[in-house]
Amino acid sequence: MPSAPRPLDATQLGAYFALIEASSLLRHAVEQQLHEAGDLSYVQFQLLATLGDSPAGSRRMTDLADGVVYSRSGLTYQAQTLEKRGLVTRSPSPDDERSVTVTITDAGRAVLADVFPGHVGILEELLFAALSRADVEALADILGRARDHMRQAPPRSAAPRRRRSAAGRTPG
Amino acid sequence: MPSAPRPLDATQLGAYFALIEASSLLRHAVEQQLHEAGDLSYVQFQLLATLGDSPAGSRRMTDLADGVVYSRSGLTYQAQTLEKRGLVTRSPSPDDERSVTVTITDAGRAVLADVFPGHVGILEELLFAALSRADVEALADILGRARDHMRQAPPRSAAPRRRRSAAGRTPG
DNA sequence: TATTGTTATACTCTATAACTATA
DNA sequence: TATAGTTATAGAGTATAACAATA
Repeated sequence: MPSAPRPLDATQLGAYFALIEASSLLRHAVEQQLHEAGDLSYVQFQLLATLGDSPAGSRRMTDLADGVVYSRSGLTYQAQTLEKRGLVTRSPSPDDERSVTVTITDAGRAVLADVFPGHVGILEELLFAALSRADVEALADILGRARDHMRQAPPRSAAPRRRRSAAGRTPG
Repeated sequence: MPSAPRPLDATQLGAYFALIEASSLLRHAVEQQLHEAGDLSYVQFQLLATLGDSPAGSRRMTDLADGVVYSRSGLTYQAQTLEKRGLVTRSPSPDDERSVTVTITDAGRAVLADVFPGHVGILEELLFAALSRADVEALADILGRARDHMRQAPPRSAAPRRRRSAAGRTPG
């Protein structure tokens, strides 16, 4: 039973709600665009984009998961979906036979290219149009710190279950 | 075919990724806590919390939807789920026979009370612990403006479909 | 024994379309 | 004719547990 924390003040509530609502609205708009332009879900886009930025367009499953997907089976599902469409290939990793290397294909890069202009357009219209240069810099700084903190945060005492990336616990 | 926009610069990309990742990590952690503490999804929590802050604990379906749910059937589904658990009641609105008034019950408020301390605890640990007072104020200001802008943004020319709250278009 | 990944399964959630009823 | 909401239905996504294989 957690001891009652001091309630949030008005500014904290404002920041929290604004974060949730803004990210939700933005994500919803982006998801629609990705769906229409390339028949991609947001997660699929994130996976493709991550691969596109990786050396040789490749990544191990476990490394791919980080921050994008929260269960290993979820990643397998998405990787299979992308593979069926020919947007990625999967093959055993050379160094570690347990690992699977996922690689983006030319078709995958093509879909990324199809989707990118509209994606950037949405961001400009919805997010950056309302913000000054200083605002964007402040956001990158503040939310970057928040993200880094959350990434390294241990599971809560009240909920000592699995946590972290798709490669997380789950000792079978 | 959208004209290619100028690509985002490094700071804009940083702000975008930080926003998506931070909100995703935070939301995931909060969803786990809500599930464990009160068997609530995030959407259900938002609906209950909205009702809890409303006069008489009541709201019309359409007003409830705003910003939380993006389709009318989705709201009906969640309202039914909450009603089955006895956390809300639904009844025809007095003034407009077409409308349905949703009201939080004592049981609903009790669940909210069960869930709240842990909810606030997560926010403190994951979000506010990494931020200064000035950071929180800046976030509330900047993201508040971004949210307000997104709320009033018209559908994109490239995707002139439905948009806005669950009460949106869809002319049946 | 720990790690990497897959499979089976069950469930939650969302969205579209068709429909009813009231304004 | 427009608005408020429901229903049917189908599909996408997620998570848990059990499993196989390699380190």
